[in-house]
Amino acid sequence: MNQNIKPTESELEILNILWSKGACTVRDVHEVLEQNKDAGYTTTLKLMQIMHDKNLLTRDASARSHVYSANVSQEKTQGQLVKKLIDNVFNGSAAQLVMQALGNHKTDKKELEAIKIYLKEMENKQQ
Amino acid sequence: MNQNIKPTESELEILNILWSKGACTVRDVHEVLEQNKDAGYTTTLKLMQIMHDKNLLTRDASARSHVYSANVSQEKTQGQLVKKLIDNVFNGSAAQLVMQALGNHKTDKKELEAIKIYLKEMENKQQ
DNA sequence: GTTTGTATACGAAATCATTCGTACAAAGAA
DNA sequence: TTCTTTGTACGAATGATTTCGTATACAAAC
Repeated sequence: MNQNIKPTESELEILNILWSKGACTVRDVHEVLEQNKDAGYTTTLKLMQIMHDKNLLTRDASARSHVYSANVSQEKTQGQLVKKLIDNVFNGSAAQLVMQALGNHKTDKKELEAIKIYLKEMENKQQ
Repeated sequence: MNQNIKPTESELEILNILWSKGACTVRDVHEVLEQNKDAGYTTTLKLMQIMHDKNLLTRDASARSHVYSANVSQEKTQGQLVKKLIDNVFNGSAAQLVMQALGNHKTDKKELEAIKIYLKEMENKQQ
């Protein structure tokens, strides 16, 4: 059914807003977008209409201002994009990606702890 | 100088080949590409010429068959793409990306060990 | 030397992502 | 009611990516 999610960069920006705020009107989304880039209102509208056509969004059109929601989960989208990165850029090795990510980005103690716990859990399940 | 590397998907396929095989002619690269997709020889040629224009590749044009090399390092490219993914899709949290990567992709014992060692090293350096 | 095969260069079509202008409908204020 | 604001719809320009056809040069085989 919902095979391959391949949002563009602009689409991803919109999805991020909907994931964090829940259902929104175009204006809601546009107001957030405006803070980081300048594009007109109709640009945002058009993008969201296209995303609706592609089934990335659902919408409630009963009111004058339509209310849009993400129709793909954040987790699943993250998963697909990570998989693509691993396949295309890390020769299929998740571990290589992990070390790149850890090496070049600040990660605080709490997060490192979480990762260690995660690793232990995996080991227990594995054997 | 070489600020932002943003290769397209096709360009990444070509870079991967050059990273793994070293300097290549267009034909060399094309023969590898052919195994996974069908596009004509001149398509590959044009792509590599464009990449040369963009400074993603260097070339030795002294012989009739020009010999191309990657002009961006694999590490740096990986780093940029990982950073972009973290920023755009994981709200800036490297740890979240790491756990996604570990959770959904098979990682064998050897690789897990490598990650654990890596984590320990980081801790030692950190405090 | 002519033919055949293999190069590069280059123009241009096809597709997609992004952007915006404009038309027009619906509410609400004057 | 009329004017202004705020919505949707939609066509179309722009720019980037991908693709290929064709022109032309060189080299090797015949």
